[in-house]
Amino acid sequence: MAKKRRPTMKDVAAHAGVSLSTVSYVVNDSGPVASDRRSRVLDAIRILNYTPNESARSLKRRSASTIGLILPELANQYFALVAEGIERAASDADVLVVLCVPQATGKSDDFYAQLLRSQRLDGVVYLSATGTLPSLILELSRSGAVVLVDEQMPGFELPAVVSDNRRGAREIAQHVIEAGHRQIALIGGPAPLWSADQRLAGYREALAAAGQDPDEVPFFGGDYRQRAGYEQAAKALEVAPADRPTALICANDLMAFGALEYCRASGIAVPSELSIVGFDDIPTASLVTPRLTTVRQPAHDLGFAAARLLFSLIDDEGEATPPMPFPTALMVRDSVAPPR
Amino acid sequence: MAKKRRPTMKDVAAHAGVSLSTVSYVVNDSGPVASDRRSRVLDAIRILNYTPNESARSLKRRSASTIGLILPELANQYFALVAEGIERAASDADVLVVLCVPQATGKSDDFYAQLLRSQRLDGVVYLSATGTLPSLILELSRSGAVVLVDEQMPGFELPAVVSDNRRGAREIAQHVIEAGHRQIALIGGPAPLWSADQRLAGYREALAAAGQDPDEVPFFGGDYRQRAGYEQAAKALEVAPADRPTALICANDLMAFGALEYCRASGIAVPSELSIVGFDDIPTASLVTPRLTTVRQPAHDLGFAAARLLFSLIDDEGEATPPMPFPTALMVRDSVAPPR
DNA sequence: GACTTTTACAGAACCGTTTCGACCAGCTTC
DNA sequence: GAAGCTGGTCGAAACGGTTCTGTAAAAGTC
Repeated sequence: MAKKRRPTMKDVAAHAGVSLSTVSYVVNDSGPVASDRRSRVLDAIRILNYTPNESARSLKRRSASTIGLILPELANQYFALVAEGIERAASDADVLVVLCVPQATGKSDDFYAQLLRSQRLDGVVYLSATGTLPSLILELSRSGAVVLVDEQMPGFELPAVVSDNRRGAREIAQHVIEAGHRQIALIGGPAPLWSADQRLAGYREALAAAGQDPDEVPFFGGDYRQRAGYEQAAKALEVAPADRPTALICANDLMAFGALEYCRASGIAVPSELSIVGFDDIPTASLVTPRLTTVRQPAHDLGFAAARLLFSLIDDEGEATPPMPFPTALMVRDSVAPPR
Repeated sequence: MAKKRRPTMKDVAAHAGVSLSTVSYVVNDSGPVASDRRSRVLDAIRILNYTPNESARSLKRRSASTIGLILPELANQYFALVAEGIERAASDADVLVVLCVPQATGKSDDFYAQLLRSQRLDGVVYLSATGTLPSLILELSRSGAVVLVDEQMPGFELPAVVSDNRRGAREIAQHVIEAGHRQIALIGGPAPLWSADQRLAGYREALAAAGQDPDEVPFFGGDYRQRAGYEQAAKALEVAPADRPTALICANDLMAFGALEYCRASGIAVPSELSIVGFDDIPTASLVTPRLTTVRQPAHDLGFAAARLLFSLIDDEGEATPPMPFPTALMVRDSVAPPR
């Protein structure tokens, strides 16, 4: 059986009895065409069920109308929400979004740089992961347009969309302090990450403002994953009762969940024995018991803005001003209570 | 400033002093090339930092090495996990995955059919959503390769990867019955969906086997969303105390969460007053209180298998045998207790 | 009515690859 | 020593579009 070939512009032109260029003008509405011929072409397109070949178009136009979205994992709802925001902005601009989960697939950043250079992708939105190497991001940004989300590289002015991590962190720490806590432990995010750094700075500011020496507050390093929350909570709590913190500030919700899990496993009542707070306000945060007090990040909006920024970067050849940091919001729920 | 153009094969050929075709042979390892010339070409590629233009390649090869992933939402972890499975299979095959969330972006199925026809996408994996119209899926499958996940169209033999919904449903219903429940209410998924249908069938089988008339068991229709779980739970429970069910079987975890939420809001103790079970075993299921008894679906594996099936469909021109239904597993946790 | 200007179209070049066919040298094979 | 391979190379024709250039007819000037 003869393989059926998709119709091309040539077929349409022949069917309508016009030239190739005329068909192109009609399809793209990019040239003057007399209305009778236009409708002849339109008819031919409909009859043949013609759809322009996008590879050929991209080749000619030097643009793939496609961007990449690099993120550490999808199972973390925060990333999923950012992704949805990006998807929406992209679809408004008739741009496709390709999903890149380097950790799950074992692809290196260099692989994505190649994608950029090969013009398969016009740009990428980069959601920083644990252990992102600055050199890789730079490599990436040398190969094409890149926008960072909730990440920033001190020293290199890379375009980024961020929320006010520091302020959000300060506010929730204040909230914990105002509830009366004086023995607080911190579970931080992965050290090299800007967001982790900012949140830590915010916590310390609040602590210092309350007259505590931030350097004496127990700090445990995590990686934004649930398991780390569990493990670091264990470390934080397995101390002499007198030294035991009455509140645990976690740098994101997932780690707070891990801490919650640990508490459940070891019979620690939350919030009566221990208060716990998170960061991000992922949808699940209001589902766990007790409902988690946390800081809302406008994940969807961040994604949307990041995509918009990327588009203007692509269109204007590298010129574009990032938006102001997005405000965060303290979400007071049930996981904080005064210490006993 | 002159726009800097990316180097092309021509540049490489000139630099290495060979013909275009030789460069192509080296790049693709698709023809005999003497080793000295080969290394000259390789050097030129490195020096010029050349990367082949993928649009041109796709044009010539008539394949974009890209597939689409159509799903209702990313925030539902079940979908996110399937997506990760697909991503992994795709990256193994050096294929890109583009994210399509029709509900969030307002694109119609026809839009995706266009993508298929324009050869921007070689195929798509379709995760069925509430209210998927059969006609749209058919439209899609006429335009190119399509694989369904956990969905099936009776009458049309579309390739699909599914798990054994019916058996999983039967088992969890059995579990509930064995705990001693006789007054059970069902909250089902969206009627037109195969998975919803299968689960319902499984529940009814178990009920019938236990000597109950399935037609007399209260049934409430939902749409797999949390809100529906809340609302339908309300309906199910706001009845005369004597008629009140002692167990609620929900067709997925999200709706079970909604039911849980309702119970919390209205002071019904779970599981002592009411047992609740779900379906899917999304990661959050073991995080809520009480930890949800549910049926595990191998989401990641489903995604992986779906992508593999799609690839063989694409390569073998439509011929490929779907895998057997994937087994499910009953996850007994804390949300079921004997009735009082 | 001779002139520019505009409008609608066709023709052809080009985008950056892949790949087929031609060619040639250097071998075997009878 | 003519015929047949085979490994290495190149030129040129696609692939399916976009867009620049040219041109004939229609329309607008005076």
